[in-house]
Amino acid sequence: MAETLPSVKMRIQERMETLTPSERQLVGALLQDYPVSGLGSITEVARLANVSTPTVIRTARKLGFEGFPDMQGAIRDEIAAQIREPISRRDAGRANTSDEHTLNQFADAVSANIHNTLQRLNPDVFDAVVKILADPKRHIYLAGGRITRSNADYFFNHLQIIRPNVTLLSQTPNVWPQYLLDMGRKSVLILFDIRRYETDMARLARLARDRDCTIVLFTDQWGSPISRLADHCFHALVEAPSSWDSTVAIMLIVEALIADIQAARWEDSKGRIMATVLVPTTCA
Amino acid sequence: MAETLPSVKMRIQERMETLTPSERQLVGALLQDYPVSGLGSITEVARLANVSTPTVIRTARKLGFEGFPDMQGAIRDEIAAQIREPISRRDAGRANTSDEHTLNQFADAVSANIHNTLQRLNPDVFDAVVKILADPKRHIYLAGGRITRSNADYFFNHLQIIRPNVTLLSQTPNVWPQYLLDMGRKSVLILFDIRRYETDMARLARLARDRDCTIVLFTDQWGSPISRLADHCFHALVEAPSSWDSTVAIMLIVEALIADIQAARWEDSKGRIMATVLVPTTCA
DNA sequence: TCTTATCTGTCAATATCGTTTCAGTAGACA
DNA sequence: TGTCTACTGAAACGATATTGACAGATAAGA
Repeated sequence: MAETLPSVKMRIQERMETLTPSERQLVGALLQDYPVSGLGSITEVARLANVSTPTVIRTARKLGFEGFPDMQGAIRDEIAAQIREPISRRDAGRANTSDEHTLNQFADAVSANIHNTLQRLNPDVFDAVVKILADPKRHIYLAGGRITRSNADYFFNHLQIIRPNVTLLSQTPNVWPQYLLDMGRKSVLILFDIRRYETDMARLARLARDRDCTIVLFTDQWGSPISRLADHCFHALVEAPSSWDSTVAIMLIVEALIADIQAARWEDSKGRIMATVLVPTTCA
Repeated sequence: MAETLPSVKMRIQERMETLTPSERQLVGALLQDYPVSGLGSITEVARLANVSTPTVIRTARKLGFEGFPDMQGAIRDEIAAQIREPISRRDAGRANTSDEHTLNQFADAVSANIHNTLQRLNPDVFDAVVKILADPKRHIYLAGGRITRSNADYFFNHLQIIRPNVTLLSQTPNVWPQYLLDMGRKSVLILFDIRRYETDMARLARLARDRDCTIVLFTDQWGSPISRLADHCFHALVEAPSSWDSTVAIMLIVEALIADIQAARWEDSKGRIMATVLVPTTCA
């Protein structure tokens, strides 16, 4: 080991700013599946991170080690320490951050939310919604509540690039009647409504229903009153150790929908997307 | 690994009878502090057990391995399995929905993103940012790119309720100079910039920097060019099985920040929040 | 546009590691 | 005591890992 005790991970976090792109790529690979990922030979580590072996050495030096073997020795020591105390093994993966930290509590809660949301999500509903939203002949309207407006906006942002006929409803309910005039049997209204459920949203849903509009609802696990009016309904878990609800699980569904809609419409939308923004693929 | 899965320890116990005295001395040393004792080079292992290196090789062969590296590989795998257990246990639970479905692929990728984002996130940076954003005397400005604008909006939505002096910058760069006039040493500019990085954002960051504005940046794992100008930087993993990047990990950080800022400012903001919307706590 | 500085991989050197060979040692048996 | 056998480490040998030097590539700045 070089000089003191700080873990390799802490050293990385400390000097992340000073690292070059490929060095970051390397420490990224190291942090992924940390700390076991650092056990192989320098060649294996380099190949895993898609960088050259000299980059590995340069990084080790920047982190304050003599060279690669020195750094690997430090990693081995960490693993040894981690394995030797079976009691604390569970939180060993996040040794440097106390379990009490909001961040970890939050991440645990959100991971559980995602998991449970997926558990209770019906893939058939998902596929049905993808089919509806991939149909360019259907006009899509989106609206969200006080907080979920941003989620609606996020969905809108992507849909608008992928396909035509997408409208984000203004935040002020006064102007909604104007949109309603254009809605019909071929229209789709995507609503976001989590607690506390907003009466304006319910009113909007009812009016749209009267016009035979298809309604897709994103709500929480308890279900907004709109659930009964909606044709397709996504229930996401939103509880988190916070005064505010977490919409991460909702975002996950939205992003998965975007991925599938995009895939379904690839041929049609290719030109459309090229015209606006390049699709991010892999990073060189 | 040689042929099957039995652990190195089991192999040792099985063939203990057939081992010679110095071979027993070696496996004795290996079993002591197992399995980390087997991680060093063959020279180190041999010296630790006070035997010669050929003895190590002969033992490895007797245990059914090709040679020393083969045995060491098996040991590494065991360690990896041991350390990874808490994580692997988590995603073992999803069985009822088909693995092939986009949704599951997506959820897996996003879960990994969250985990790895947390791994590389420096809690000190997090706490520092909370402290800054909880200070009502500092004026906060937010801006995002084409896609991340919604994330900025989401953050803005909450901040605005929690505290005064929060401004969401318009999407059109033309009007930014007006905001810049008001920025100073006490101002904080929160930027969202993931690939493809936008030049307008970089320009904005530079101008704000010139005005001694504190800059907080949310970016992806590779880091926007703004990283170098930012005082505090969050790197979130954004890759997903989609043509589009996933901002879920960014949202997680944002929501965790909101939770902590809210907590820090609870006394001050209580009245403020009561006046606008009731805080969702538990559901009856 | 050109220049400069920085980054990063290729290549060659050197050191270390893993393996094989072999000779020396010690105990078993006649 | 001699001989055989099994065991062990020293030394020699590739093979690999590690490192330094270099040059092409890239991006920032003038």
